[in-house]
Amino acid sequence: MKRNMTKMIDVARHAGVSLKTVSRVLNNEPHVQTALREKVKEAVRELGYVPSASARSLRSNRTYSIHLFSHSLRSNFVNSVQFGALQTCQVAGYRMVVTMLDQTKTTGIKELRAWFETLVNSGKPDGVILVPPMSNDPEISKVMSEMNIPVIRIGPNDIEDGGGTVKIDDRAAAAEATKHLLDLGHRQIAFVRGKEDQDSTHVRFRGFSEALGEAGLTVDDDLVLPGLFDFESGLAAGDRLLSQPKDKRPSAVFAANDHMAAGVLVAALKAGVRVPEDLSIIGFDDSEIAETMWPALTTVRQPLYEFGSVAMEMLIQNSGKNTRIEGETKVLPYALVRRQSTGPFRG
Amino acid sequence: MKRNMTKMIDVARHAGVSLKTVSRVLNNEPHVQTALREKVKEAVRELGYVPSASARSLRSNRTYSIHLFSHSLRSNFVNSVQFGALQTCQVAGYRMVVTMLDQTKTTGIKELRAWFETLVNSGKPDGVILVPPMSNDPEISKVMSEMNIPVIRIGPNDIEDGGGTVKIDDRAAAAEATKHLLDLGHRQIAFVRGKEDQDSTHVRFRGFSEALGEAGLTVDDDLVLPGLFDFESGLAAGDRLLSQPKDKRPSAVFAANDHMAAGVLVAALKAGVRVPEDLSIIGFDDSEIAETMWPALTTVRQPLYEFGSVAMEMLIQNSGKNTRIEGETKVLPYALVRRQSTGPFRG
DNA sequence: GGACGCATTGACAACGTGGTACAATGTGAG
DNA sequence: CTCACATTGTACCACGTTGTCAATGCGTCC
Repeated sequence: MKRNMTKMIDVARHAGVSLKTVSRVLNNEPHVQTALREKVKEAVRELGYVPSASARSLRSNRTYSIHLFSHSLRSNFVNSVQFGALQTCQVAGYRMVVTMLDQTKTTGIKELRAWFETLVNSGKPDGVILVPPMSNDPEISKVMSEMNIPVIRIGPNDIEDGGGTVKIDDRAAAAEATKHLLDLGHRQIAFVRGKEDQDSTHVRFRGFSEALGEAGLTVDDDLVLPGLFDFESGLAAGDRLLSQPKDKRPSAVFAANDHMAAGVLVAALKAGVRVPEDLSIIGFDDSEIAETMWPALTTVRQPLYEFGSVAMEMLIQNSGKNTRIEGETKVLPYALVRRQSTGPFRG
Repeated sequence: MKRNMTKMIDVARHAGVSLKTVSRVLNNEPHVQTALREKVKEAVRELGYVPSASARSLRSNRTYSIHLFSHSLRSNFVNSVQFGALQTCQVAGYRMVVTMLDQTKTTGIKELRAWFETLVNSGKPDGVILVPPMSNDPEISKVMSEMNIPVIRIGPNDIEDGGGTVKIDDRAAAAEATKHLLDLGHRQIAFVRGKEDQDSTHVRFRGFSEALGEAGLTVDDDLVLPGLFDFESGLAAGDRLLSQPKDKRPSAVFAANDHMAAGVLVAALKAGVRVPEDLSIIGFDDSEIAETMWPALTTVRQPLYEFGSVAMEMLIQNSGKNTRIEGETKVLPYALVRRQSTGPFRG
């Protein structure tokens, strides 16, 4: 760590120019002739010079780093977003710092604010990406907004505070998934909800409910089950659905994400219920798990990778302008992915 | 971003001491009286002061950041390690930067070296964690070693270059998994290999082979199939195994990781082969997928979370000493996890 | 009592870059 | 020939922190 780093002045000497000229070249400032510019760039290459991030950041208040805030790294959703964000980030020459907020420790808005201030003041990110469920929290957005840090949220709802949002139309997507089941002839359709503090749970349920309404049906409250977006809660929901007498059982289940759909599927397999012959199952997300089940899950593909990369692009483009991102919303396309877990209704 | 940050001198004035004293308190240096120390800490609290990471790093050549290098973020292995590393990292007040190496772009050792130098020189991490398959590559370790950056590798093999290693005893673990199948009465056991450029493939196969040897059996080359550590290659291996005439089929399969084991399982389900009645399947890792299949996979649990957290601890403890970590190896415990995918041999 | 050692505290420089201010030079237009 | 303007260099400060070294205070030993 104590090696003699080559610095700007070394490059300048090597290229036979002044310090300032090197600085100008590296920051793409005008007022440098092309020939000289090339000469400097070559010197940079030859010496393997890399600007000191800390010096640059200290002086210019830019860190060329973007922070990704999340509650956990163990969900497929966050991982895919992270992957997309990171690839875009590196291409642009930025660094990505991952930070987790320990939910158990930050009980009140006051601790939350303190936590964010510490992180942001010490790291001084050029931008921040929030993934669900953080992106749903108006308090968090408010804190970020007050700190004047550009923020992109990934999630179904806009929040009015001047940050950006990347999302799909969850309502329409859920409606389309429901229509898929209706088109197959299903009429008794169960819905497994996700965590109640996440907007996507409510928005997807709304899409489900509206699609039923358009088909002249109403939601049967007995067929709406709670869930936590994880495999276990899907398994529990599946067990509960299949323990009912045959005439009260649904012929199809729409789970608010793939992990819960997988749980329902395993519950069916355990109970000897054939999928899709006796029960159709549709999920949401197109996680890896959807493809590694048998039968493979029909689902709605969310462009998770693109969520990350688009969010990152927005931040990087905005970076250096010293302005907040004002309420820009990007709605990306979703897609129904038909696999083997859904089939026609059989009386 | 342009806010007037409170700095050290403000804290100093507020506490009525000199700049240097504040610095000493914040860095836990000796030679400050307790009373004064408390006074400073209170001033820090009152003003909500947070040290500037860039200034600190510029002056002291320490960044309080650890880099995690990987090829992808989409594997369960890397995610779990990352999760463990990040939690430990944050508790210690460090930042974690995630970086991916694009394999397609760095063909030769020369590009590799340049890539690392750029990253390391600009970011100046206090330490680096390498996950497989990077951790297997002697070239990469050599480069890191030359740059004098403390490195911890996560993987089955030590590499002689002065870095640290965190691992389990893959050979013993694979032998134990094989013994589990032998104990159940299986004699025709297939093995699905992983990527050939990863050491774990070879080490696990060795364990498998040795366990067979101890039982007086030899490896049947027809029952050793190639694989890529992913679901698809497991599926292909399963298809191939089950397409053989009945007497040549194995009664048990040991796949070098869970994703391939899941593929074999799905191949069996598709072919109407009952698991575990007709075919026992055992995996390796205890990934999430092992629990979300039906039947759930018997497997060997690797402490992935602990890999990350232990590696991070080693780096942080070493940090600031300006010394490389000399060939320290931590071997963590593994555990055979018995679930539903293995059962007794039925002639 | 004085000299000495040791703990405590402070003044100041230095880290590598970006920014400002201005001078020195070259170049083309009028 | 002069003026305007673009290019390049010189010189220095600022960013916020840590490291160096000197100054101070205090107790101890001869």
